[in-house]
Amino acid sequence: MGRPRTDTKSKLLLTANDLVWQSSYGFVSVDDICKAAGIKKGSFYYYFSSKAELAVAAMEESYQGYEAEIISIFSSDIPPVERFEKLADFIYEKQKQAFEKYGRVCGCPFASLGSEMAGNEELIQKKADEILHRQGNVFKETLQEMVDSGLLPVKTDISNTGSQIITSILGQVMVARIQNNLSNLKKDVKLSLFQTLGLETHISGMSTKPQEQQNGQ
Amino acid sequence: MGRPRTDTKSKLLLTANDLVWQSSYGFVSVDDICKAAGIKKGSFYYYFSSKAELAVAAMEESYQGYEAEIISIFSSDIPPVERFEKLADFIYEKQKQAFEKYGRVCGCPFASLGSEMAGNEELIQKKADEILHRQGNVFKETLQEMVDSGLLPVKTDISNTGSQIITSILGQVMVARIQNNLSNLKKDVKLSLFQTLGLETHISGMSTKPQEQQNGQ
DNA sequence: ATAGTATTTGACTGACCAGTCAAATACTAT
DNA sequence: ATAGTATTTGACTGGTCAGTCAAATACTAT
Repeated sequence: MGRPRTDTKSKLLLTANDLVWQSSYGFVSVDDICKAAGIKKGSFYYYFSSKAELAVAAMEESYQGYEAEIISIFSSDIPPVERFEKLADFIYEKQKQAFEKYGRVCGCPFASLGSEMAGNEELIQKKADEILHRQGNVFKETLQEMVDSGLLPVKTDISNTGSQIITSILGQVMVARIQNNLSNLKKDVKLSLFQTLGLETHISGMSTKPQEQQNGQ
Repeated sequence: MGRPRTDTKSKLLLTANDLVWQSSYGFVSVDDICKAAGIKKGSFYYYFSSKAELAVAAMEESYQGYEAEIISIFSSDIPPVERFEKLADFIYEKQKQAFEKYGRVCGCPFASLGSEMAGNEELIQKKADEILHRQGNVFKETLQEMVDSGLLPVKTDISNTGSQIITSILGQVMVARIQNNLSNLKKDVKLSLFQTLGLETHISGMSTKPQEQQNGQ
């Protein structure tokens, strides 16, 4: 059936994610993506009908990999609280890897893109919103376990708690991008998760002075 | 001394803030700003040497008004905890006003712009970072009062607690923009402030089910 | 071999982008 | 009045933008 399948489409998706994550939707042109992917613009528009459509597809592609990773954390055998601790470590490690790869703190690709385009491209805004919800849902079973085992009050609104967790993480990751600094991310994600869950923090009490911290950029 | 001062410059700053807040830096062109302000592009470049320089000036202009409002909350006579409650109300009201004016949830202009441009324009990234710090500093005296009066532990890291508060609010405001929905903002900002401060919430316990909530867009 | 199809190409739009500049204008000080 | 200056204008760049398209290509099935 015609010319064989190639990796053109997925190369475009990966390249777009790469470039847009570091930079932004508005600053990365279709030409930039094509050039970096080694693909001509005609091919781009063979696979995607617009730049926005590519962005949505790239978000989905990227989220699937990300979701698989957090699902594996949250379906593991370790105790619920430790899963959230692993999540915090995972978030930090992801950002650290991106920092090493791209030379700067990149933040959350879905939230950055969603925030940038919320007022401009409804398709992207809706996709970002959808991804937020899917992320929150990953925690549901674990939160229910915690309710069942008495770690959380029976009246806990699981759905809302899930989105509070996501929101809290996104705030920290966005600020890390703005500050181009990972040190607060390393310190505070776990703490804030415990606060959101209403758990006593056995790490270091409240926000207590360790030593001076710096805006390191 | 030559032709008289006009309001050209401040009109450009206000117009830029208006447009960029709703949309984004990348989507709003210098031509758009000039057209909306009723000013010719030549005049634009008489006052600003680049689009990025305008953005930085517009951020400063906008932040000064915003800071004055939160400073007035935090230097009032009401008890410290109530100041934070007033802050939460203020955040929500600001977003509600913007929603009514612009027809959508706009989020935090400094954080949105900072996140969008962090990887593209160092001047803007630095300005956003600076504004984050200045915002955190507004809380310092109140937090110190709370330590002195025993509401917070003596070992509290005031500077870090301030930035945790900002970060938590920014997360919620950004998510509200992405979801184009203010209802979580209304519900959760106060709660999250109390959690960050390590205070018992006397509002409604933890995150408990009120009734079903909807993605209303 | 050849007919059909999926994919790729490169050259092409026309709009828009940030930024420039010389000339015009509107005022102030003398 | 007039010289000097601050501000405004409008026409102008050259480059880049998202998106188009007819033709070329590389394969598969028969």
